[in-house]
Amino acid sequence: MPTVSSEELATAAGVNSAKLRKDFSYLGSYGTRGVGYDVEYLVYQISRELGLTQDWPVVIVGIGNLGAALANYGGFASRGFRVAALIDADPAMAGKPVAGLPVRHTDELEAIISDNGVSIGVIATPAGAAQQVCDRLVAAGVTSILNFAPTVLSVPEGVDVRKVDLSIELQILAFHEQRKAGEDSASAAATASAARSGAGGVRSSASRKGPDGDVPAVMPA
Amino acid sequence: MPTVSSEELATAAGVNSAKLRKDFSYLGSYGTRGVGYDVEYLVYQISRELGLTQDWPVVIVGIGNLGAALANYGGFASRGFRVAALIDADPAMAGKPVAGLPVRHTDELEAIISDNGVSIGVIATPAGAAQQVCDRLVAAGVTSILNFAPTVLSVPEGVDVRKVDLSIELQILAFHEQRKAGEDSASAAATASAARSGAGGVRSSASRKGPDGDVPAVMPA
DNA sequence: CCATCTTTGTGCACGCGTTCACAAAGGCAT
DNA sequence: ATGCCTTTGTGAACGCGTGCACAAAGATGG
Ligand SMILES: NC(=O)c1ccc[n+]([C@@H]2O[C@H](COP(=O)([O-])OP(=O)(O)OC[C@H]3O[C@@H](n4cnc5c(N)ncnc54)[C@H](O)[C@@H]3O)[C@@H](O)[C@H]2O)c1
Ligand SMILES: NC(=O)c1ccc[n+]([C@@H]2O[C@H](COP(=O)([O-])OP(=O)(O)OC[C@H]3O[C@@H](n4cnc5c(N)ncnc54)[C@H](O)[C@@H]3O)[C@@H](O)[C@H]2O)c1
Repeated sequence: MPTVSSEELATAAGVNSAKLRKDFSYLGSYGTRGVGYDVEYLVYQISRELGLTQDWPVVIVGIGNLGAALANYGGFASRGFRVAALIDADPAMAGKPVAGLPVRHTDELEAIISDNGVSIGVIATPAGAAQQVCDRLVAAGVTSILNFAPTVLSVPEGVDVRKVDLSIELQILAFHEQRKAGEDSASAAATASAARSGAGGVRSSASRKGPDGDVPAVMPA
Repeated sequence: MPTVSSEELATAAGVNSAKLRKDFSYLGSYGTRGVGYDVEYLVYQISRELGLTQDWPVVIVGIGNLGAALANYGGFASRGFRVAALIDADPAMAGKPVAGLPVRHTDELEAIISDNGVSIGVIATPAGAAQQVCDRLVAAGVTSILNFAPTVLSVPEGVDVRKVDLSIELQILAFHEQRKAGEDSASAAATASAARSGAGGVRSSASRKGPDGDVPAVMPA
């Protein structure tokens, strides 16, 4: 019976072994002392707990550069996610196949969500359209949203939103990069706090969004 | 003089106003009691502290679906990032223009990093190539890496790595989604811990990667 | 010049995740 | 069967970010 110890797993994942054991303990105790965890059973338990035993239909809204890349990505299927539909507002794209799926027009959004029982939506539209798209998704029954647009979405309670802001990822790297260069005390003190507040750029209510409605140009370049 | 209160900013950003004030206090105290913060000065201070006053040349390695999308993304420039070069191992792509830049071959990687003084690299290659690319980037002088490949990179001390794993983002949503459906105590107890351990999938040392060297197929679909 | 009102800056406490450290458990060899 | 060795499961301590609550500061109007 193939087994792994918490220590091996911890090293591979780059985390503390005690944390890992404690996390596993929440799923019940099925390790064997002196031996470790049965790999097969462990994988099954985690998969089930994480909801990977069922597969989730998702829709991607906004089939531009990013949306198309996501649609073409094969890695989601192996994690239990199935792209149910690609949706875009551009009439010129309607029907055009992307990654083997025909792009559907936004008009059909509600029907698509409903017909496929979709509860997870991905937003890859320009920031200006994100809130509006979000509202329609939620109204149609979506309760989990992965947002790539650089905007803070407001949603009713019960709806989960995760935001992926690639610019901020780079900013965080640049921030630390800057600290490596010049070491002054002020920067050092602010590190922990500032670095963690990664999500959601600070935007003054007095500032304006750019004309294109995309990235709010608050910070000077 | 246009000003904003911490309360206004906090509401807009969806955070606590005290936290916001405390964060600002690390940059020094330049708010005016009874009035708020001078917008212009605040923006300047934050920009400077975050390293947005200078611009950072970045290279993108792996110009496939995702790499090309990133290259085409205009949002980075306004945040102080300039795409210095696009690099790919595929000889067929060499010279081909993507987003106005000619794709350079991997052979030139070291020269490009060095010539442009690049300290930030983006990895968008298949997982199988990520560590190798990472090593070359680091050896050439890159000290910050944004990694999109689903792999834990090992780097020498002093090098920062941020990993963006979109599959895991979806998994986290699916996990909460599952909890909304069936409420059992075990799931509830594991929530906080499991949801936060988002980065880095658990991979047993006994498991194998897929033949394509991309997403490790540990979890059953 | 004083009273009042608004908003900052921050000490302090709370909550929570992380890590340590170790007793208990169980395999395994003798 | 017994003792040893390895590894789990977890109680307790630690560290840290977050939020509360309030005194001090400063603007503003009378
Ligand atoms: N491309 C990237 O690498 C990248 C990186 C970081 C963030 N982002 C963000 O992701 C989003 C998409 O980026 P992109 O580069 O793919 O942009 P894009 O302009 O290439 O694509 C946007 C797509 O959304 C569609 N669209 C516009 N309004 C819509 C609506 N109301 N309903 C449905 N579809 C609509 C457009 O027709 C277009 O196809 C943007 O918010 C961008 O800021 C992109
Ligand atoms: N496309 C997505 O939406 C998406 C989503 C999540 C994760 N990812 C991850 O991002 C990475 C890229 O995804 P993709 O869809 O763009 O893949 P892709 O196959 O379209 O592109 C990969 C590119 O990397 C190049 N490459 C391969 N080996 C290289 C090397 N050693 N040096 C330089 N370049 C090399 C290839 O020539 C190709 O152009 C993968 O690791 C994938 O798992 C992608």
